[in-house]
Amino acid sequence: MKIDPSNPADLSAQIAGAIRDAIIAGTLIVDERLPSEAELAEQFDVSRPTVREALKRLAAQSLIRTQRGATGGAFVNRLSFEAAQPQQITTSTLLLSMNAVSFSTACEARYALERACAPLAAARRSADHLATMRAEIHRQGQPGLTDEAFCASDVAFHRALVDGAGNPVLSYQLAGAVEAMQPLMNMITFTARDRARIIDLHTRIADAVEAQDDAATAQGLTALERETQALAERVFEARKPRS
Amino acid sequence: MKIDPSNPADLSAQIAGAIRDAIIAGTLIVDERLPSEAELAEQFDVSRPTVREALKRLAAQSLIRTQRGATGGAFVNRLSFEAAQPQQITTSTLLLSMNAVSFSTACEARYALERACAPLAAARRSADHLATMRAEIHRQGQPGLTDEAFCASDVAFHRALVDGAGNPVLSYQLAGAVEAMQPLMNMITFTARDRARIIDLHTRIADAVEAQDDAATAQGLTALERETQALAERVFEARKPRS
DNA sequence: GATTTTCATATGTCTTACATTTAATGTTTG
DNA sequence: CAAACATTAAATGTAAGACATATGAAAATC
Repeated sequence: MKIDPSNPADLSAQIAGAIRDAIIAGTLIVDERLPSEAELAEQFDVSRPTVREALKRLAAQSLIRTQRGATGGAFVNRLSFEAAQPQQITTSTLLLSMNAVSFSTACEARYALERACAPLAAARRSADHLATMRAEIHRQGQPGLTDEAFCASDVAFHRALVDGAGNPVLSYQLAGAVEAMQPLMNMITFTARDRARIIDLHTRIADAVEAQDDAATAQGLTALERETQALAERVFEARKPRS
Repeated sequence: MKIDPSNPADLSAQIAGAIRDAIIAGTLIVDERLPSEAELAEQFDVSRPTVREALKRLAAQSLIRTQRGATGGAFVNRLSFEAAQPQQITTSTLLLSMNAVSFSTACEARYALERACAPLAAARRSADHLATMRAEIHRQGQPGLTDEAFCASDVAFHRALVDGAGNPVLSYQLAGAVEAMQPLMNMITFTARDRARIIDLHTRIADAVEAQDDAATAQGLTALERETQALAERVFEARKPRS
C-alpha cells in the first residue's frame, strides 16, 4: 500500500483509497484491526490528522468502525445489508431530487423493479409478509390519515411485497428505488376517491400474492402504476396554471 | 443546525449528520458554498480538525466538493448518477463478498432485475445499444480470450441491455447488481462449449431486442439464467471433492 | 489598456498537547 | 484466597497554533 505525495489529490483521499482497495482485494479481512493511527501515519509518512481524515472517509462508507480504549482501534466492518440500506436510500433520494428526474421516470423504474419481484414473492411469500401487507392496507383505509402517513404506509406495503421475494440482494436494491419515491409521492394530495382506488389495487395484489398467482400480481402492479401515473399527471397538471 | 456535546457519538459524525440533513431537507442548495472551516468551527464550537473530519465524511459520499484558494471552500455537490454509480458498485460487491451470499441468490436477483428491463429495452432500444451488444457478442467469440475478459464482456453486454431501457434510475440501480456479480463469475472457468452456449443465448436476446419482442427477450434472459445457474453448479460441484 | 505583481483568503498539512475511554495489571482488603 | 478497588498504559477524540500552497482579485507597473 503506497501513496504518491506528488499526486495533486488529497493525501487523505489517497490513503483512504489504498485501504479501501486492500479491503476489496481481501488483503484486509473482516474484523481485522488496522494499525493504530500513529503507526499508519508513520507507514504513509504523513501526520496523524491526515490519517484520521482518511479513516473518517472510510467510516462514512461503513467500511470500518473505530473503538476507543486500550484494545481499541479501527476495524474492518462486515458490511451488512442493514447498514448499507440507509445509505443507499439517502443516495437514491438525493439523486432524484437533485437531477430533476421526472415523477414518471422514477415511477416507471420503481414498478418495473417491483414486477421483477412478483414471481418470486408469489412463490415464496410467508404468512408474515402477507400479514404486514394486510395490516398496511387496513391502515390506509382509516379516516383522518394524513397524506404523508398514507405514503409511508404505501412504502411499507411495497417493501413487504419485495421482502416476500426472500432474496436479500433484491430487497437491498429495491429499498432505494421504493423509498426514494416517497418524497415525490408526498407532493401529491390524495382524495378519498384516489385512496379507495389504491387500496382496492393493493387488496388485489395481496390477494394475488396469497394465491401465489404471479401473473395476477404483475398485472396488479401494472394497474397500480397506471393509476399512480395518471393521478400524478392530474395533480401536476392542476398546479401548472399557478406558476 | 445544532449538535449535542454530551452525545457519546463523535462530534465529527454529528456535524456531518447535521450538514447532510440540511442538504437532504433542501436548506443547502446545490453549488451553495458552506461557511469556511474556521467559521463552521466557531458555529459548532469545535476545533478546525473536527470540522475537517466532518467535511471529509461528506466528501466521501460525494455530497460536497472542496476547492482551495481565495474563493475556495466546500460546495454542495450535484450528486450525479455517474458519481454515485462507482460507490454503488463498490458497496454491492462488498455486500456479496462479505455476507456469504450464494451464487444462486445473487444470480437470481440479477436476472429478475434484468427481466424487469426487458419490456422497456425492447420498446426503446437504440441502434447504439444494439451495436454495443453485437460488438460484445463478437468479442466473446474470439479465440484466446481469458475467462476474465469474457466475464467483463458479459457485463458490458448486459449493461448495454439495461441502458437500452432508457431509464437512468433503472440503469443506476442495476449497475450494482450486474457489476457485483463479476467477481463471482470470475471464479468460474468457461469451456469452449460453455462459451458457445452463452454466446448463442446472447445472440438470441439481441435478436429479440432488435425485433422489439419483449416476451422473447424475457425468455432469453430466463434461459440464460438457467444456463448460468447450471454451469455454476457444475463448477462448484466439481471443486467440492478437493476440499 | 494590458500585463505583472502583490495580497488576502481558504484549504491542505504538520506538530504538539491534552482529554477520554477502556482493558489489563497491580494492590489492597475482607 | 478471592473480590473489590486503584493504577496504568494504549488507543482514539479533541484542541490550538503554525506553516505551506493554491487561487482569485485588486493594485501597481509598463
